[in-house]
Amino acid sequence: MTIQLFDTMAGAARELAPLEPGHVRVYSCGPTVYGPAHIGNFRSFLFDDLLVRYLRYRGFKVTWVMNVTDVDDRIIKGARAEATTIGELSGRYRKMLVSDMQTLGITMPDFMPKATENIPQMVELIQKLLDGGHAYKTDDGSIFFRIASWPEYGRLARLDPEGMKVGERIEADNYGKDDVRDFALWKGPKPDEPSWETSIGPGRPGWHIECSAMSMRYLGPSFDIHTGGVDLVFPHHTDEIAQSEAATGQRFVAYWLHNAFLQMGGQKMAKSLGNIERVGDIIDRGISPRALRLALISAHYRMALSFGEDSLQAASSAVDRLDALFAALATYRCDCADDATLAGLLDGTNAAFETALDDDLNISPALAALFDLVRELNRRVDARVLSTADARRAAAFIRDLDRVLGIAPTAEAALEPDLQEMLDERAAARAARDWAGSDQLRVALAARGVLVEDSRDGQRWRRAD
RNA sequence: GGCGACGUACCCAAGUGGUUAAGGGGGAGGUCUGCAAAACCUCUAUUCGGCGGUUCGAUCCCGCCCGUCGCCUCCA
Repeated sequence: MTIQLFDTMAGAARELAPLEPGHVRVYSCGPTVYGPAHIGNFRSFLFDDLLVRYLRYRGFKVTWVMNVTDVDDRIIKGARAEATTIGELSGRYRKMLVSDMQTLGITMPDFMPKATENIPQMVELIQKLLDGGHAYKTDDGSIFFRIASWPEYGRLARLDPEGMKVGERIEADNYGKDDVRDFALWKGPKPDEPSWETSIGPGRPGWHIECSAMSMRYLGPSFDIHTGGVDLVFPHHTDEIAQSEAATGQRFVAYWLHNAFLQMGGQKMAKSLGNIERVGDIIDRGISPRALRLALISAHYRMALSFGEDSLQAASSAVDRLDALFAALATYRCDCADDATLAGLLDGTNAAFETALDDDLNISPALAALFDLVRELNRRVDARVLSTADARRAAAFIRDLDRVLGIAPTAEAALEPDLQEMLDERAAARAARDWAGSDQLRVALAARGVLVEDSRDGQRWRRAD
């Protein structure tokens, strides 16, 4: 079975066939670090993470690049407001970004380049476009891409280039353009704005050029997958394609993948709409990071996903269910024969899981396969038809699937000595039928974040997180 | 106005031209249990926005209508 991915350019799912067999090169449009990212942004990064995790799970080598935009209008404005530098401001929020990514279990990209550290690469690209007649300079030192020089312009977004001439708005900033549709590759210097001295003149980069320059730097002029939110289809990715392909003469990207928005209150989550939530705030409310992660990946990436208190609660409960199973499997002891049908059960689950994800990362049936297995394993634990080794095997199997999902509890570390002592005392109390003492210790352990449950195999415990 | 998508139970959310419409959450009842928790069992959409059409048969295909959302401007 092969992996199908929905390519925006084709408007259809296409079989993944990397340019270099066995090695997939992925570029994800990362955030502009002008402030703390919200969970809508993280839905995108979690989609990227799921994609990369699954490709690796399926045996591909993956080189993953996610850019961080650290110079733009909002950063400049923010730095000015705080009387600090764009480097200080963007550095601060970049740290917060990485911290939130770690909280959510997002794999660290192989490269997270900053725009400001790739100015020479951008300049080189812009020079090529100037040389090729695809770009021109205006009086203020800005350089624009000439859309009229690129007939393919707008194909990704299915835009009619002629139609764009009607009803467009002219930014006061951008006087001097030959055509209002032309976009900035390079912005001429202005007082109070950071500026770089370069061979194409002083100024700072336009928005789109950084992604072309950085993706090509790390992945080559032509690579496999480029991801981003649907809002980036136009103009960002449209412009990236034009400038990249005009400069290199090669196809820029083989598969364009776009994720839908996270919604809250029936609208997309957006800072401008004021309906945002941040990772830190949600964790501070006592929601576990894994529950938040599950809530944000639980629907297909191209479908709008509703977020709210209900979805967080549902995800929390689902994660608890998984945790309880792991605790039960870890505690389970049965000196009985191996379950002859376990291997078949696991194989079936594995097949359903991969079939689902192979189909454009269709996560819902994949999760259904996992939770079907959870129920079946609970049944077998209750019925005591598994051997002790079976229980280990089952847990290991789920951990293997979890390389993709990232929602299982971390392998249980031993309890702190004092907590273990309480647990032992409680076992003794129970043996002595000292229910009052036993209940008291259970409450005390819960207060320390350890949930204790009694089972036929003795006490089970799991972290509350 | 142009382009794109969506509308499935109380909530979230899969899915298929035809035997029981996934899964998670929630709710009701039950089993187990010193208690608690967990788990398991049963029930919770004769129905898939509405109206037509194609078909032996449509939730799934086509058309229209209604509703919602997104992009067309910074945006994940």
